[in-house]
Amino acid sequence: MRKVSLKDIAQKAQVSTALVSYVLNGKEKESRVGEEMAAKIRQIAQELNYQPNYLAQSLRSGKTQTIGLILADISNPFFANVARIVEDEAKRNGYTVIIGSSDENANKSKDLLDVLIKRQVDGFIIVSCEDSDEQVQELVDKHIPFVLLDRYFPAIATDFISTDHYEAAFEGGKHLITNGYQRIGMIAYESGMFHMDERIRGYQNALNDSRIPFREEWLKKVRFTYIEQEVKPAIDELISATEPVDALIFATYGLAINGLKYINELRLNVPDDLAIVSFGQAEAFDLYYCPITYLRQPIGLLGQTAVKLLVEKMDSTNKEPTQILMKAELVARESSKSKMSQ
Amino acid sequence: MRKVSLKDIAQKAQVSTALVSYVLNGKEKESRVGEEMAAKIRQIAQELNYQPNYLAQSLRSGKTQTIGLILADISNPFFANVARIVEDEAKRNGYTVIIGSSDENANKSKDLLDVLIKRQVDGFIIVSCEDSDEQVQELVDKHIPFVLLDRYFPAIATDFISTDHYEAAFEGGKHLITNGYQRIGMIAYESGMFHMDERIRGYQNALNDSRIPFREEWLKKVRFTYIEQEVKPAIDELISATEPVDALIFATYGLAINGLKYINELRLNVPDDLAIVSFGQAEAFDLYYCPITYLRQPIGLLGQTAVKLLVEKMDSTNKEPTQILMKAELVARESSKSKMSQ
DNA sequence: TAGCACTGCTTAATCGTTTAAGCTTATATT
DNA sequence: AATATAAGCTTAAACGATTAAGCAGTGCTA
Repeated sequence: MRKVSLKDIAQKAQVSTALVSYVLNGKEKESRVGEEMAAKIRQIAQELNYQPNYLAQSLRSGKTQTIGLILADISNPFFANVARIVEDEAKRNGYTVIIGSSDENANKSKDLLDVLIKRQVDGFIIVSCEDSDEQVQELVDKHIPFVLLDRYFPAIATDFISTDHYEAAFEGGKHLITNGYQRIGMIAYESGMFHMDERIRGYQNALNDSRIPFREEWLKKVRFTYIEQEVKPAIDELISATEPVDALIFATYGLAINGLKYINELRLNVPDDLAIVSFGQAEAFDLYYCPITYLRQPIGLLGQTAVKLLVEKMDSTNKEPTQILMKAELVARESSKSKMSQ
Repeated sequence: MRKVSLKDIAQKAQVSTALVSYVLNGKEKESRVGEEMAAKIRQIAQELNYQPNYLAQSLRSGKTQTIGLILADISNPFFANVARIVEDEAKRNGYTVIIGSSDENANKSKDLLDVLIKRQVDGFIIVSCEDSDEQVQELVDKHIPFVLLDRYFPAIATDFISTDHYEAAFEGGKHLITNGYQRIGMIAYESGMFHMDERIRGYQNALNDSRIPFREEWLKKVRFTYIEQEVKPAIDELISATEPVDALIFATYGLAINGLKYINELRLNVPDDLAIVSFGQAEAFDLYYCPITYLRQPIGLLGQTAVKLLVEKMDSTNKEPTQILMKAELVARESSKSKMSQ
């Protein structure tokens, strides 16, 4: 019960495998295959339920019709959803996706890249993590097609499609100010990643823009690896500062989850004691007793465009890198409602 | 700048590719390769940074060292975590994982299977969905190795590793009864899936076991596709019945998320107005104003064992199917706290 | 009546690895 | 001295598909 190969069809039709290949690839015209014979071959192929062998095709063509998707953290629902969208869109373009999660760890990310390069994926979509600049540069040097998603390195000229993190944070800050909050803090990751800096810069500029002097003690940075330990003291300090904050922006979903848990423990009331705006999006935000205002990144568009860009890149030996920034949408809910109306 | 192949090494060493292959596969002894030559070949391979071509190897061996993981719904955090665990464990065994989500749709599941079979994955780990019995039977018939995860078909003799859903639901029910609740409802999926029936049976038997007569109107079934529309009336009916429920078991995570949102809208107080126990696990449960009691399935063990089972199955032409049931752990929290202490 | 174009097919190389079988030499055995 | 054994290689086929090049045969033109 071996699988059916071109050879089997060829034998049954009493012709060479070449002819069969021409017919089944629709090259009968260019290759001057007789009509009758073409029909016969197609018939037999159908009867035997022939399925071409991907491996053989790939070996010959050098293309695997596979793309590698490297996520920073698959347990983050934002990325999980990116994965599903990329998968669907890739399928629509005839590609299969192999997903890997770096868990924000550059070594793991490097391993994943290596494994997938060995597996000869045709290209990558990457949500890069801290300290992965070199890996990305290596891809550029090796001329491996890839697109960065949601995070990019301004110092490296690559294709990317990202949310405008600065703009989003700015909008988040402005929103709080508009709603009457004055002492606004932010909890962000301690990270050399550009997108994180942008979020911080956006937040600071929102204050600036409204002539609220930014105070260093309003900005707390915690490490991804020690998030549970470090978020708590960060919040403690924010609410017990000389100028305690009355609103807080979480720079990521993970920070929000941890922070909100602790805020619950402290029996702080959102938004009366503390208003909240967060990046990321998830069911957890809806379920909170006071639904959380968040910055909705255009997941669908991000994912689809990433695939589109990558496919183009893989098809044509490319020109200039395409770089796209997309706007996040602020979804205003109770956690940041106007102080006036309280 | 083509990739380095065996041939390149062979040329540089002035030998045949066969010899190179023997050496690099550690078969120098059996194949009587001279020590010097072996050293020379290894040396050159290193210099050229030789990486074997997976495609060629796979084509020859018929093995791709790839496994397909088909999930029922990747946006469910339970499955997302399963994915990550399976991926890690597979890697440890030298396998790469291709993930697909069927979104609880048998057609999509069938498509995924077909695509991955064409891609010649060596085996599958499957969280099957409704009406996918035939697909599973087909795998059996085609002698494609696979392991069912978390859900199985009692009518088909397959390997599987699953939570004991009956037992878990029974425990959930008993827990509520122990804590003083008497009128316990359940919201489940309308589904022909065995695991769902088991959860329902467990719930009913918990009542029975405590001599609480089960009432049909306490059990509501909604359709996965129309979850948002159907959960609300289900809850409405449960709380306005002649014997309105004072506790509610959600049979899945998705049901809980939707249900709790609505319960919030209704301004019902958990657990005073309504106690809650749910299947599934997620950050959302921690974040709820009143942390949700849930049945923790042993994700890590489930995933690891599934991979282990599959690897064994793929290595040896197997014997009897291995079938494993694992216990879920009830994590008791505020949403089901004892009525007495309230 | 050679020359040409066209039709319909086959041959054989190629992608990169693996591996059974075979071919030289050199060494050991009787 | 004749033969067997072993050591150290090479050859070549195979996995399955693709495709450039080539070979007959037919019909047409000049």
